[in-house]
Amino acid sequence: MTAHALSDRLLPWYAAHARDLPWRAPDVTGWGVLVSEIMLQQTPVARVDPLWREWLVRWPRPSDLAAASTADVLRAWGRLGYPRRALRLQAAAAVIAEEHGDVVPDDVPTLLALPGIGAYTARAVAAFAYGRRCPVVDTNVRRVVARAVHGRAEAGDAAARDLPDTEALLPPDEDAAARTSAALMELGATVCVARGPRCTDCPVLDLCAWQHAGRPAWDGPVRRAQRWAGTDRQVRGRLLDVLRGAPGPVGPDALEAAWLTDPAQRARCLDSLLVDGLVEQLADGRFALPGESDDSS
DNA sequence: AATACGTGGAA
DNA sequence: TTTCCAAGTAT
Repeated sequence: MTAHALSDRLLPWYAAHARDLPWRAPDVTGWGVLVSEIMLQQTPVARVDPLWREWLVRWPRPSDLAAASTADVLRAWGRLGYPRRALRLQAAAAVIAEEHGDVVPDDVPTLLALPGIGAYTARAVAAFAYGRRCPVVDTNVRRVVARAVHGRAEAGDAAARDLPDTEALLPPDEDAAARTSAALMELGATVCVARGPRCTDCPVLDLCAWQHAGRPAWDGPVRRAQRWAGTDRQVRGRLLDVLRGAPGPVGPDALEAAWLTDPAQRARCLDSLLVDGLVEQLADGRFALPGESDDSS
């Protein structure tokens, strides 16, 4: 295909079909975009939407989140999953407040230096909040590129080629490039999906290499299914759920009751939560979310 | 370069 | 019921 045939198709399609997500509103700040990107890591849009609205009302600036009690932050994170994200977001907010004038940085290297912000999130913030021309590579984009450009059914493992492959699809104009990045993600999220792609609705169907190749099946390595039942992740989740649901510090017995199957595993997981900074132990031996005020009577 | 890290909805 | 998977990051 010609140099920017893809973006020529994608931009009108995006203008007509993009979902009306709250963090895409024109008045959303860099902070709003950053919060959305952290929340969306490995987490479906539908679950993020209500929580993002709450957070932006409650903590409209980085300094607001930085000043909050970590216990309140973790409770507000609720059951979104991967609560270390909340910890890192609060840490990032503190750096932004103290070192960047309470304004989310607009360049990739500075963003990358913040806790919890990696290759994807740094570029997503630069592109979506500040209109920068930089390739934004997430699982959706990697799948779209694998199919439309390389003619493969799946993306496989992340590779060094992903960034230049994606950048090659961006038009020269900075604003058009940023919108193309958003459109690539939107296409992967709503049309060029992992299971049951809706190719009849695809704006680049006639340009798609996978289509031209006859939609060959994936012949690469199959990803190992992630286990859940009985894992440390499940136990950590149970323990944290007890603390989120409690009004204040709890005794060791309350946490023991959360996982009776394997006391040694329970102890190991509690320790890892302490190491991660998701839980604290008070001088009297009770456990609490970080910074939880002592309700001792 | 694998692996750990939460959660819940859909197939 | 089981499996898959959803805008990744850190180690």
